[in-house]
Amino acid sequence: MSGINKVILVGHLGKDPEVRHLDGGVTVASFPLATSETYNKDGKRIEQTEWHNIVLWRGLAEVASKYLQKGKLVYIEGKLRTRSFEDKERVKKYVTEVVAENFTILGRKSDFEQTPSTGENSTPKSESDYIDPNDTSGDLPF
Amino acid sequence: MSGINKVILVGHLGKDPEVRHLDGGVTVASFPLATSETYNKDGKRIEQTEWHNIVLWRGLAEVASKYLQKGKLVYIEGKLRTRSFEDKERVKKYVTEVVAENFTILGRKSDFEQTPSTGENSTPKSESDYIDPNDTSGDLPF
Amino acid sequence: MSGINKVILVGHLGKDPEVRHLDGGVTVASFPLATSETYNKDGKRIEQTEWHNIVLWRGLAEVASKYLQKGKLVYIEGKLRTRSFEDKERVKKYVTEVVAENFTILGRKSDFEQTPSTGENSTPKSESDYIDPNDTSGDLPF
Amino acid sequence: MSGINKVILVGHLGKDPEVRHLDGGVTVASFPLATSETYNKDGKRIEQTEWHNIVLWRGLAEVASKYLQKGKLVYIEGKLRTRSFEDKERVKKYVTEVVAENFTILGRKSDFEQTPSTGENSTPKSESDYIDPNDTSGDLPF
DNA sequence: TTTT
DNA sequence: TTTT
Repeated sequence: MSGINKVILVGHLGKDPEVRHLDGGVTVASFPLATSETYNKDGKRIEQTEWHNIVLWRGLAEVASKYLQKGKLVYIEGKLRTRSFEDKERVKKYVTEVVAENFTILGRKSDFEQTPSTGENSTPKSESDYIDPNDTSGDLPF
Repeated sequence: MSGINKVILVGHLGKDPEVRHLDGGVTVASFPLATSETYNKDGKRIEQTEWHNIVLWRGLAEVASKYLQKGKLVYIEGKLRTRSFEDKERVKKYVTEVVAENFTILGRKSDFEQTPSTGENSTPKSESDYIDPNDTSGDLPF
Repeated sequence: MSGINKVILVGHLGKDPEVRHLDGGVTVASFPLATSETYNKDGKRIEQTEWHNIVLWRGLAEVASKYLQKGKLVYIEGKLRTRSFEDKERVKKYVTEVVAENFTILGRKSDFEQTPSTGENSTPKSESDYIDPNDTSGDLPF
Repeated sequence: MSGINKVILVGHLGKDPEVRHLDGGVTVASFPLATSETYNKDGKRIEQTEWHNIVLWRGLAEVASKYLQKGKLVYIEGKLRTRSFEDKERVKKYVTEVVAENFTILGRKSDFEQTPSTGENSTPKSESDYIDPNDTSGDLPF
């Protein structure tokens, strides 16, 4: 009870988002995201890259499939989820994913040509026009 | 464009939430929150407390007025907003507030007897029943 | 370059920390942490628990082994790291862990009787006495 | 006791950092940071900008003065601190600042020509070479 | 006072 | 598999 499970990432997409439409019309998108970190070791700069499996659902998946491409720099907020599955040999395996709840494209101007801000960052400043990032029934939030 | 403005606090309410109903039926709640930090100075433990002005809108304000009281320990997620106002002598002043987007009560089990988790923490794990924390038209999310 | 890889968790320890001392005197501690989330599904409250593998190094491991026990509620800040290993059958497997950079015990007053705040939360408010949470050479930060 | 006070910002510097050297040799740097957010109101895109007062101490101040300039996009992690002061008319006033504990430059390649990653993002992946971001006695972490 |  |  009363837990917090929050992940904040800034990194580059390793591939274009892969989009699937589940039975019932639910959209899911996923892509690998690289977060790199540089540090000194014995006077040399070492770069260490960590790869994350990003998963997005519904409206967020659709926005992602439209505006995110391989190489783009994004801020992603989400939560951790570890799920099990069986591989081809029917061996049970586990994978930990970051289920995105919100993302924002960062970076170069050219990246913004057709861009959004998404998720809860679209919450209203005034009290007039809340756009539900999870709502797929209507217009996208931009 | 492409900014992030996020605040994460864990602290105790200094007072009960103060609730106001604006013209148009919008609910606003506010309360002071203390975050304390302990550190060593010359071998002595020093506790330093920082006070934050928390503001909640709409459904979140109503949930807060119902479940938060002075002394409770809460996790709050929100964003910074600095606004100006005129005091009684008509001097322009500034105040920085944390506009809550989500909160969760932490602490003793007894605190949870009638408790919730709120805001985006209520987002569905499955794809079936999203409850909009900003929606005041219907039932509260618990 | 320029990545951010940050995890923020509030949850309960599933077990006491397990401590190991590596060659070279480095201390490592680890424990499972549960973050639970409650949401409505068809009018019923569903609780969903996510388990995280927490790993702590050096001074933070020592502090953890001393002050954290099964059942305690903690705030943990860290980063994601996925590493591979071979199981007993020499099959390559992957596991994603949260490498803690900082933690704070939350919860009942009785929990705090001998407690600390650790890591970067111990950074000085004044400019006088920085205590390095990663430094194992000297006293613990409290 | 047991509080968390954390701010995460991504935005652009409104001015070059202003650096001061206090008695005792402590360095302090400060600059305004803009975080912008775009949302829809009646079909029009509205941009709303929030300004934050960023303050950096010691080694972090020196790194900032060297690598941050007006216009740059940065990720900043820190904590809120409200302090009082007297203005020229000796009226007591309050200001809320974000005391940075860590920052990373984001954005265009040209921005990185002489750039770093700083603060805790420079913490070692291995257990060999921790560089204290608050330590001003030695070399900067790059 | 930034940026898109 | 990204980016600098």
